[in-house]
Amino acid sequence: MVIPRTIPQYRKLYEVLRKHILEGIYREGDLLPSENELCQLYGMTRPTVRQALSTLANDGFIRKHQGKGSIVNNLPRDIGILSVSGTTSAVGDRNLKTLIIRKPVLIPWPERFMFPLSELENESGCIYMERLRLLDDVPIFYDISYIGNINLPRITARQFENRSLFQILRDHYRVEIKGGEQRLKAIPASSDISRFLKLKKNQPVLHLERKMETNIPGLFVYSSIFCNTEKYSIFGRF
Amino acid sequence: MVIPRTIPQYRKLYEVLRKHILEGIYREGDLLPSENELCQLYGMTRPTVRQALSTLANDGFIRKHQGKGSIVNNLPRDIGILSVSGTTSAVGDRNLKTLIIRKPVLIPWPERFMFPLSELENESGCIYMERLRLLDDVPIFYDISYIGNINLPRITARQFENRSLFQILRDHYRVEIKGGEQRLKAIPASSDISRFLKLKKNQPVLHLERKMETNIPGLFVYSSIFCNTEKYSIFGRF
DNA sequence: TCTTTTTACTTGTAAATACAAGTTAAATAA
DNA sequence: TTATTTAACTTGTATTTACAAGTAAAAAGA
Repeated sequence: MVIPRTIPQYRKLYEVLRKHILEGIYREGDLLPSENELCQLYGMTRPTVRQALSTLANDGFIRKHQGKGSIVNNLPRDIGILSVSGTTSAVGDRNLKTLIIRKPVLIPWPERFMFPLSELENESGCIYMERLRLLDDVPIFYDISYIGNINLPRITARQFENRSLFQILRDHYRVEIKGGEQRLKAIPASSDISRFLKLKKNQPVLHLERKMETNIPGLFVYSSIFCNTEKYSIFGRF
Repeated sequence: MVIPRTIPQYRKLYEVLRKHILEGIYREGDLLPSENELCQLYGMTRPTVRQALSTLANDGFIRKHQGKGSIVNNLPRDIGILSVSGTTSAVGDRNLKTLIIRKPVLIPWPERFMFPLSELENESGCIYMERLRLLDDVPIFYDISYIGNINLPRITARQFENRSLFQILRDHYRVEIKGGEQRLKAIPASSDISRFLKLKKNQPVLHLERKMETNIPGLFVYSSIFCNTEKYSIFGRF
């Protein structure tokens, strides 16, 4: 893990504003302080402030409008967990539970893995875990995760119950998901999957295979996710 | 439609480089000319060049590496058409055919539309079309599109056979898709869908409902897409 | 020959400045 | 009062300058 000795100014402002948006200090539709105001508030010049705002806009936290200002968006782009939208009404995060089916363990990669692996990844194995995520006690996601084993101290000992994997990676290891690729399929539920998701066998299930890039060169996070989309839809932004 | 009288310099450079990448003049893995070289070549200063490169990077055309340069990416981020990846091997675009099931017509919006509509949208109706897309003569996508009717001259007369809707919007109307949201579901094929996609009834089908934002304020493009994912997966970047 | 250091290149960060262009509300004129 | 103009904001575009930091190859040393 390479930690830069100095964090750029625009990055600091980005983090502050991002936090304020996530914590609800700025809410959906609010105007951020103008660029000149931010310059004064944080002692930066406008190009630096603009770089922070531009990054926020790219990450989907704000929209910029010439002549008006920077408006806080309704939702950041989902890259970590998938969000769900009910067919009847919107659902908050409060009813989401995470059940650990298999605690994180260090194992060699499976043979014929869903994505090609680099030599370095192959040598060092992966951290493997299985989780079941329930919404209102209904199982929605069956999530199999593989994390490249690039020196993440004590990761196998961490508590993942009701916490986002990506939150932990970000807060404890400064690992951030920068993007990735995924494959989607509608498949009939296997007997295993139908048992976990409490569905009849052969009912349609959404299957996602994802490879996620991180800010650490060479470190990727992989997921194989089976979704029960009978009651809820998978919601995403792009 | 508001067409700016002057196109910014950084935008011109963006378009040139984008075109070169799409046409294969720069190929995957190639290094673009350095920022200073681009400055000389196109008579701009470095911040201007950097703005163009930054936009290209955000759109997924290049990756930037400090100390090395700007490297052409394997694929641009898909936001328009969905790309597919075969389970056995990669597939080029050459076998993709588009069949018009229903030519574009101007109609009022359906009742209880899949996304909430603005008042302006509701008043002006929508351009409606249905298309079937085949890969190696196998039907893969059944695509229902709705375009807000905001003065797109002669759109109902255009030929959409084997051309991307988004290509036409971009080239003829300067309409570009900036992002959007989508809902995903795995559903059993209805009798209609199974007939179009040549599947057995109740076989799993991937259903996407998308709302796409454009660079024109107030103009959105909506799609309801049914995918046969038996042989191919839907591939996407994020 | 092989290793280390230097050098020349690359992109990254940052400041100071200027004007263009879109938006909004206040001031003005009818 | 109503419509128009103006002014004061906002973000957008662009130049110039400077140094930091990462990369790779050439040069120097062992």
